[in-house]
Amino acid sequence: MVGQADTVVPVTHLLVIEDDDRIRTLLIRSLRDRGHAVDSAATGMEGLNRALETRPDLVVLDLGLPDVDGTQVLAMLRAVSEIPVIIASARDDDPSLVAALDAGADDYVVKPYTTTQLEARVRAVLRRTRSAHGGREQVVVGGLTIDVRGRRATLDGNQLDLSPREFDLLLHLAEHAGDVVTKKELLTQVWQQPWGGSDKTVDVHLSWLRRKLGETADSPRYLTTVRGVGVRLTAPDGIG
Amino acid sequence: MVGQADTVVPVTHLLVIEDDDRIRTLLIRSLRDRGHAVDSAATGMEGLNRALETRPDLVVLDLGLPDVDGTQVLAMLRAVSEIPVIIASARDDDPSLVAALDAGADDYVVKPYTTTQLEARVRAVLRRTRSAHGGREQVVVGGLTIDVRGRRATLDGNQLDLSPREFDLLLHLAEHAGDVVTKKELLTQVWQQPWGGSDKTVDVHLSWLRRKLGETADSPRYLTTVRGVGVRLTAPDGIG
DNA sequence: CGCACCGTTAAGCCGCGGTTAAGAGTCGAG
DNA sequence: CTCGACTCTTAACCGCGGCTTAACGGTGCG
Repeated sequence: MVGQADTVVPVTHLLVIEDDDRIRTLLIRSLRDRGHAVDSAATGMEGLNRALETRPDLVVLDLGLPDVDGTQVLAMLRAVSEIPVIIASARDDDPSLVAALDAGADDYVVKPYTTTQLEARVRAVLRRTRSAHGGREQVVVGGLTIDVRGRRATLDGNQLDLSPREFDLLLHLAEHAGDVVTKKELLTQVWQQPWGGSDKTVDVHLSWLRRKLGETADSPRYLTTVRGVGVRLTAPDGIG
Repeated sequence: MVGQADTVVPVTHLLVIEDDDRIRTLLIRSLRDRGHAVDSAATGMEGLNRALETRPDLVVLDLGLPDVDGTQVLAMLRAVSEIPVIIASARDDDPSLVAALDAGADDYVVKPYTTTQLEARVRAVLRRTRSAHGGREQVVVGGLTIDVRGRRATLDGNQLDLSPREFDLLLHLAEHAGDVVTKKELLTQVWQQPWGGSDKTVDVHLSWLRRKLGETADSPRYLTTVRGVGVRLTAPDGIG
């Protein structure tokens, strides 16, 4: 397996704007239980102030507020910031929903909703806004770095000049780094055709890969062949 | 054939994956009326293929597909791309919703839903992804600067004289700088016609772009072709 | 000692893609 | 309404790069 998990989410700061004490307390508790830092406000004006003061990562906004209408809070919020907003509303009609979304809301849940649903939507919105700033997808094995979408690979910082097949081959091996991969598997996964093709083709491409990776006969740095079984790609020094 | 490409607002390319003929046609029509370019698929596998081929801006995915379960389609889509997905489902229970959102869905609407609601959610998701992604006024790649709204581009300070298609092509490549872009993707994203068109057209336009960018055979400064896959635009000195 | 597996190199074929040119369609100006 | 400029598409041609196949030598294992 390759290290690819980026599910470690930094603590997020949420703001709940909701006038109903019971619902607000419930929301705060359930969101806190999920590991969020939760702030709250009971009125529109208070919520707006807190939002601009504390700059939360996301706002959960009730539409039916006593002082200012939720849509106005949303509009004012949008006028000055990009803070994502999830609308919670008792109004279950299309016009309200469309108006809210078009006013800049990121999601819209109808009361009564479950806390689990709201939590899921919070996660979804946060993931989206966060990932938009994310970097590019890479597979790294030792000094070998593969840019998947760019279809480029570097070895110790030097760009590798690989043919399409060579790239696919290297990528597949890298994605299964540490595992022995059989030629049959490579034929089906990289060559995409189980029926035709001989193992010899794989051998030839592996040879070319070796050359380009700078492998020599008696210094197997990345590619090691397991006789009778297949081939394995690993980092020179056992990097986990 | 294609006709006008006078895009004041960047036309968005949507993909609807839905097996019910009636619903699918309805969706396509209503979304087209809102100015989107809509492609469709009736099965999960077909949808997955089209999504990976044409790289739509957003996918509307039915959960109840005949061949592959919608959640699996979503998972496979997420495994290789960041394309936003709105789930449309008849299942109105929390576990389904939470599972879908945590699997990477961006929104979740329950059937029966109105087209106006879906349209609003489409707009909301697109706005969210766009504002972070490509909402830029200006795209810069090395010495190449593209003024999106003004539809003009300069290379090392010199104004480029580009045809509309050439501009759209360059813009798309620049917005995905560093990534290899397939011709199929270009045909759907730049030419706006998922079904028609030959790769040769793209080749010709790329050739013209190259000339105007001052590319010569043995000095690939910005445009590199990846044989069998597509083309990639990068700054002359490799950006990471 | 022989066989099977593997690495490497060489050779040939195939098709992708670059380029150019010509024809069709579109739009605007007069 | 007509003409002309511009742009896009389609077709034809060709070079070149990559893939495959074949041949040969080496090496480990039975």
